[in-house]
Amino acid sequence: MESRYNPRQVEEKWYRFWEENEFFHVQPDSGKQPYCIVIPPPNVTGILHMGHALNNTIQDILIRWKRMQGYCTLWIPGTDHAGIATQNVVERQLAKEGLSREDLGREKFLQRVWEWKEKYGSTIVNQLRKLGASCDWRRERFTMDDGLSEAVITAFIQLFNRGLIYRGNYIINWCPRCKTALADEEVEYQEQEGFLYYLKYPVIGEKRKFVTVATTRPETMLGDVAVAVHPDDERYEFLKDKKLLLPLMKRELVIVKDEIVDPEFGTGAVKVTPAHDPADFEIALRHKLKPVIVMDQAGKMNENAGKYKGLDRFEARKQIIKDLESQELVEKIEPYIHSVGHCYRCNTVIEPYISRQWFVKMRPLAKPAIKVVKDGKIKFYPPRWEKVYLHWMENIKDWCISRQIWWGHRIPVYYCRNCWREESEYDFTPKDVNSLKGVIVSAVKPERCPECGGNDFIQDEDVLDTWFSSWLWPFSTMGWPKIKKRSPHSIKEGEKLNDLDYFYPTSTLVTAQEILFFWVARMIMAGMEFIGEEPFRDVYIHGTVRDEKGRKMSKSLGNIIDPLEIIQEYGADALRFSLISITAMGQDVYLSRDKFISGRNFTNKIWNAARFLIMNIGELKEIRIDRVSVFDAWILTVLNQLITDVNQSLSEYNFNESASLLYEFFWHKFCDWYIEIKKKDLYSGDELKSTQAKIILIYILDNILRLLHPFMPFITEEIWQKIKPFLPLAYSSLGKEYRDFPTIMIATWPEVDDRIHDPRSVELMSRVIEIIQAIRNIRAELNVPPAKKINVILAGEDGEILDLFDRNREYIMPLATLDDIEIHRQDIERPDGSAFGTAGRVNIYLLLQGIIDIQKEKQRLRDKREKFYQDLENVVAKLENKEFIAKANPQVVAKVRERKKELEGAIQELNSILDSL
RNA sequence: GGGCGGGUAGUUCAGUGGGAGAACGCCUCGCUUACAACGAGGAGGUCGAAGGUUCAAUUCCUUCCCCGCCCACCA
Repeated sequence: MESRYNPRQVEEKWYRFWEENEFFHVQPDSGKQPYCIVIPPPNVTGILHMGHALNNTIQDILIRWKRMQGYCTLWIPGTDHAGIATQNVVERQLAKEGLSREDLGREKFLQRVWEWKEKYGSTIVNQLRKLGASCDWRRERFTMDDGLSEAVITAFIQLFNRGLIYRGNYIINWCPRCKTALADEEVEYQEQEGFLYYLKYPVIGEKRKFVTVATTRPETMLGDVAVAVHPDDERYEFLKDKKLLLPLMKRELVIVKDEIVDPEFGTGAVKVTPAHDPADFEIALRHKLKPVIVMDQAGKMNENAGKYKGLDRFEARKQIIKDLESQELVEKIEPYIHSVGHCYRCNTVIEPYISRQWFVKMRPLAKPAIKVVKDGKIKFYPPRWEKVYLHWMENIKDWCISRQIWWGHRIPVYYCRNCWREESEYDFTPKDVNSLKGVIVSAVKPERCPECGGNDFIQDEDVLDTWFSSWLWPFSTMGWPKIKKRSPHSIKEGEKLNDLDYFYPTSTLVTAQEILFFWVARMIMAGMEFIGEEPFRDVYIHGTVRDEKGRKMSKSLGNIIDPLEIIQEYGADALRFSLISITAMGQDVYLSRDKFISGRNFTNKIWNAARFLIMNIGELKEIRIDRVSVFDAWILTVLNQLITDVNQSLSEYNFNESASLLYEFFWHKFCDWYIEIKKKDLYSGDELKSTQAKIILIYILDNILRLLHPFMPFITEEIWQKIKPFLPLAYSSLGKEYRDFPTIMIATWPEVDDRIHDPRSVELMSRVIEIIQAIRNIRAELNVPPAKKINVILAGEDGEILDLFDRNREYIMPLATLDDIEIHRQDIERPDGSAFGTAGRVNIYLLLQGIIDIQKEKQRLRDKREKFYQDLENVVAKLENKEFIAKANPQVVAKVRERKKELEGAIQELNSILDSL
């Protein structure tokens, strides 16, 4: 074995071994308890970033832990077709060839997207393999697979039949670049510096009278149809029966009174642009105003914009202000910070826009989804997310599900060419599609129109929002709708369970806070609606991975730390362990490259400890171990405690705590103390002693490897396979049953052994450690060469610990580089030439006569102290100098004060060392 | 405007009604046959500020100040 762990050599090997032997694959097993996680499907366009790495490490830890505990454990992987994102990627590719999707046409374009998917779509799942994710790849799904597409269509039709789907002209969020509608959640608001423009609208029939309105988007004035004021606003009483003139367009505007207007804001008068502002749209509905659409789908001004037709919206803004200024109709322009909506896929400024879209009525779906959380059937970790969830659910708005793109599930609605008439674009009443003539909702193209008997149909051009397939993920991946979940009592004894019967509801959902509304909330609604049961029991929401400055990692900021690079450099185990160590429940993770060093160092430590044991193990003979030393009892008891604590923290999703427990035990108990103590036996030449030592060392190593395996799957497997041949013998020597497994990943999870439970040994050992550390401390402070063996006298009333030292002197002496220990069961007078220290109720005398020159050492320390005194005097003088205090930079003064404290501390310390000599 | 999270060592962060911790960095000593990616020792913090509850507060309560996030019809 090499002295350094080399992850590259082992990771690929073991992953292939696991996957080829199908250790990840399971079928429902009624003899076991199920444990199931569905992966938050990454976008097919995705490449593994730290957020994925964290998310999937957490899932893999849970899965591997439960699998070893004996659950029938299933982790379903897959990818999301990510409608807009994927379409954008392929469109960019086409653009390089000078083509647009329109050039290709719908069919050819979709073919191109599928080709892209076949070629690049498995990038991210292969990267998950590198991370060590133990997904059941035989069940890998894609949201546009046949089965999942069927689920989407079925869900749409079911909602339609329940009257929960409607079509309507409504104001929605429009991305002028993607040329599609977006759901409210798909808009990202960013604070931006802009201007608030105060525009003067002349009052008709009055000379030199104006109403001033404020707006951040002057170009929308072209679509103004009214000005609204608060009903109680007396300032505008004079406008009764008056109208305003819309400048530039010479259109008459009515005055409407509406409660929504805040008299405090701006001038208290609001221009009303129903076609381009959601609030104005609502006002228009209330007052029966007809909207004027002044932009096209690309965000350019249209024919309703008069002479501004063809201008981009931002160009138009400049031009309009210029024109208004020349007519002296701009009262003022103030700098203004406001939040502007951006497309979450391409970051273009969103335009509120009236268009015909499909919607889902959400209130009826939200109701059971609220109840199931309130009833405690779904628990959030950390719990604060429950409030966030409920607040959103209780104020839920209808979901715009249609998208004007091509890549996705096409809406299963057909229009009869013969009898269907498109409703007016100014008809704003939501349409129950059943009431529309010639509109047919159907999974397949209908044969005949039920209205007129026609047989010529066109399908709706739109596709469904990506999340309309994602929200079905927990059960569509299990075969719904072909497979149905049956109620437990309808299943006959011995009858085969299907995946839904067995694995649904899944156990834990592990996800990021960003998609709580997008995905988590909607999955709960879908689960209740389509299966009648919650989709998961626990929701663990981890934090966002950010850079060291707290910014999100993004390509444009160039602050990405690539997990694959970290894997290449330090190994997947180091990446996983480091990530998990710094992830406190639900807290954001601030990451920098050096965070991974501690994980890498830990893998190396594990490697070398194992290397040491394997090198020393030689041949092992079976013996009967029925008596163990206090040290053995200590490590076995601490191991018991570790098992309990790791189970506890994992079941509470305190992953960082589990990680630090394991780290602490392995490094600072097992390596620092237990192995060091056992070296005596290993090197003793006494076969019984060395065999017993080997057996317990191997046994502990086996246990810790199993406990570490969920966190660090690769290195634990590599080492475990090397020690595996010795395990049957080690187990039987300890009187334990050993079960053989081909891989550690399905080996049994360690259990607490009640036969070995000796809290007394733990108490004693902590005092032993304390005394040894005190000895080392004195040695270091007095400059005793680390390799120089010395004698120590321990004296005092603590008979118990003194006995322990007495009996185990040969184990303890190497730990402190001692030549001999002399024990006195009562205190003694301090011998000449000794240094003094205490630990608990034990006095420690280090016999340094002849080792160091005590007088000389004393003199050295006194000299040192003298120097400090002089420095201190100078510092104090400086601080008492009023001129200095008055003139000097406060930072300098603070530094001098700090130095004073430092010196005082150092002097005090030297005094205490001198006292002990 | 409403809500949430955070402010603890030089840095990044755990944690707790009674003893202040880890990693990385720093200082001293040591390449002692598992590991220098190591070992031994050490320095370093009025736990954001002010009040209150308590025998006891970094921890619980109130107010305030900074940082971050989410939600909202910020015209």
